[in-house]
Amino acid sequence: MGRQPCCEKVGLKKGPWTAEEDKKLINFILTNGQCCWRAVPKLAGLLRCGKSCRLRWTNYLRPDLKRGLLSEAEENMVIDLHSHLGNRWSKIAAHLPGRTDNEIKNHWNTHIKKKLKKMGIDPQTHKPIIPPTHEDPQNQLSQAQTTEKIEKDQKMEDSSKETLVVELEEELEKSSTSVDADELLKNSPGFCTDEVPLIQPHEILVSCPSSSSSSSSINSGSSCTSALDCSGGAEEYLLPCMDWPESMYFWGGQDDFNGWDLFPDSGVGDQYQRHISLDHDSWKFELF
DNA sequence: AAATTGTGCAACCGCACGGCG
DNA sequence: CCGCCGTGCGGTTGCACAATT
Repeated sequence: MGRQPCCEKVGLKKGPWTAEEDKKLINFILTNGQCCWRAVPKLAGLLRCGKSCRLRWTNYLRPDLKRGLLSEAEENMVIDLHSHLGNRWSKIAAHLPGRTDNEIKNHWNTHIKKKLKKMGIDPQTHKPIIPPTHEDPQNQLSQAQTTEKIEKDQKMEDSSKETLVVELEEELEKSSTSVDADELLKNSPGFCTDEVPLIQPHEILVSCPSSSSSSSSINSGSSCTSALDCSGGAEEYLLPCMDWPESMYFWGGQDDFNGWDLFPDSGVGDQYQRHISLDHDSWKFELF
């Protein structure tokens, strides 16, 4: 029998979205809200599958999105959350307002992974990487034993970690605001932080070459040698002073998107039109 | 200047899950 | 209980651009 495809693939457009398509999608969602995604392309006049529309909206067009590189504080938070939650990007993203799971996943794979490896930390296990030695056969044996022990330990940890993850998720669901992962850990019975060495921000020493072009404008100007010099402290995950695109301002609070009414009746539409036409290079169109 | 290699990110794909009849 | 349907999630791919040779 098999599962039905999410959409009729024949004649559907794939690949990068054009400004015109973006316009149609935004216009439709502003008018109708986020409804049945399967129907969206048809109703919006798009030759895309509903899935593609949803992805485009959540990862790129959603107005509460932050753009640009993750700040050091956000990065530290991602690392910390990843050590508890693993590759559950959507869960991690839920604690970083304005960031998408896709964005975090990409950032992890392209930046954080390398950073951790450089520091001698396994990005998957968050444990120090033991450098392999090939000179002494005895050493090789002990190395194998060590690996075996690590795997054994890992299995034991996995079960306790699973319990923790469930507890964490329950805690997180209860809380409507971002939760300090450290605080959660403190309150999580039955979990010993010694078992899973967490990377404390003070352990992260990343030189920030002043000439680095990739470092975002967020920290520009501060010639720091430590991640924390930039982020301001280990105990609290203070989101930095972001360079918010003006197009974000009309949504009210920068992080508060929950109460936003998608319907143009709310008066938001007028502001939307104004900002969109002003701020987004590819959004040179009039919505209404 | 051209070719090659590396990097980052948007988008796609397929599976899993939950709701509903 | 079962199957269908819509949606969400995580892994992977492909492309554009940058860096290097």
